[in-house]
Amino acid sequence: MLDIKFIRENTEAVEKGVKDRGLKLDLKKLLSLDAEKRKFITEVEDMKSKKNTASQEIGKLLREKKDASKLKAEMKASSQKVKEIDTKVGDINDTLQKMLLEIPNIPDSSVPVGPDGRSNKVVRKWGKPRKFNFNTKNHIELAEELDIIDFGRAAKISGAGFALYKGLGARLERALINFMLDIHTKKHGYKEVFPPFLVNRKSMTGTGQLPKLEEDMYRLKDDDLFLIPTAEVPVTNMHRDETIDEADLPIYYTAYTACFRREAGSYGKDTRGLVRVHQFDKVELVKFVKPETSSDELEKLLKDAEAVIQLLNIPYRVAVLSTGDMSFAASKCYDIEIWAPGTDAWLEVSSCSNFTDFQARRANIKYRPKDSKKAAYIHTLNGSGVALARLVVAIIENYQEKDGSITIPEPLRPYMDSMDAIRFV
RNA sequence: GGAGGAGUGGCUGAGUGGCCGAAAGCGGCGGUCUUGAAAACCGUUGUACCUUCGCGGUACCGUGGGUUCGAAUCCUACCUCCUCCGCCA
Repeated sequence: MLDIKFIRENTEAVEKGVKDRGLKLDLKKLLSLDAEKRKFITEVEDMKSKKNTASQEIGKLLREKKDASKLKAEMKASSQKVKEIDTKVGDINDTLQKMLLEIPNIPDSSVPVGPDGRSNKVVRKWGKPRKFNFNTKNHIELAEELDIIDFGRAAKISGAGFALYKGLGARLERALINFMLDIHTKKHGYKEVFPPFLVNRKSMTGTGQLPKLEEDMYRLKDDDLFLIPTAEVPVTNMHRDETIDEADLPIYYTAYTACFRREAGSYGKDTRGLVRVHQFDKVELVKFVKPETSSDELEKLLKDAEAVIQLLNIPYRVAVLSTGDMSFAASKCYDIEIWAPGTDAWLEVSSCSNFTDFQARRANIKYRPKDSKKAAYIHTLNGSGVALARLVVAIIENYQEKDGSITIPEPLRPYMDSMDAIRFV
């Protein structure tokens, strides 16, 4: 959410930001509603002030056993009028609030301007794709042959777009989760948390998934709860409606959670295999930082995510997303894409974003700067470190051998009883 | 799921219709004293909004609605927490 005051004073900058994202928005209506609201507030507060004085007067008269019925009658009428205007202000405010929740964050000036993903800019590449001296298979063939992922039974249990990991497949999943959490907690200084996977509407609104993306969420209607699409939601909302001590900043959290996405509207795309599934595991990184440090913190966050893939020795590239491709709440975002030779594609395994004060304002997360009396909004950031399903695709496909076995990357072996490969049994 | 109790400022906690944005204590900040610190003493200390920006005004005592000239205080619905019983991984 943007500050209404900021919009009032920087209307052009906001309009440009919205336009660069390829969206249309009528700020005129917003601003005229805002002006109208303030006019009514001024009016009604003046009436309230008079009312308060009169009420005290009535109290005084009654204590002196004098007649107050005339004043009472006047105040009754005034009270009615106040209620009417208050209702009007409330209605305007609701509309205003709804409009504000639909305005995206303003892109950082370093973000390339463009309508969609084609304007994204690759900022670096790491690793060299392996040269195979045999015909590579994709992860679906490999995993099914080794019987470590069972897509057929997953479909029977749940439907299309789910995976059932079995044996060393399940073990690999668990190993990766532990491996990544260990790196982030022991080497990068993140605190591990394990949050609820179901969250309420307020949390979903706080991080910006609602109100715009309700269609993309799994929702429990009876309880108005949502299955989390990412750990970003519960973890960022940990500090909703809180003022954090400046001395405690920055705060780094890492969390493993399952993630649930309906992927509505993407039917027909990547329908087979692990590339696009309704449920996947992810280790997430979330930061709460002072505003002046957030752009450096984004670079560090990105490096922390990259470290995981480097240790696993899988080629990847990093792209800075263009204005049109960035998510609603982000001011700047990097994607990490890993190379999957069997699928013959670069797969997005991490989005690292700086949300500046956009989420903090929605979720009301503040800190008190030392030299200022007023509390200020903190900046939030997050990124995957990294998403499992696609990482598993990349591991299976990059580490496949001619005989159909899969070599286990060196750093994962301590988590897998020192096994060096997944072979046929 | 059943029965009872409770939600007040950073914390503890008083307040059952006007004199309450709210006692008192603790904590924080500033000062006196001191070589320095502690103790003691004095002062100060919530947030947001409106504003003709005036040390003016409004709102906020879990949340929403209601009663009243007037609500932290009464009524009502909901949320959360605690205790006991039941059920349960």
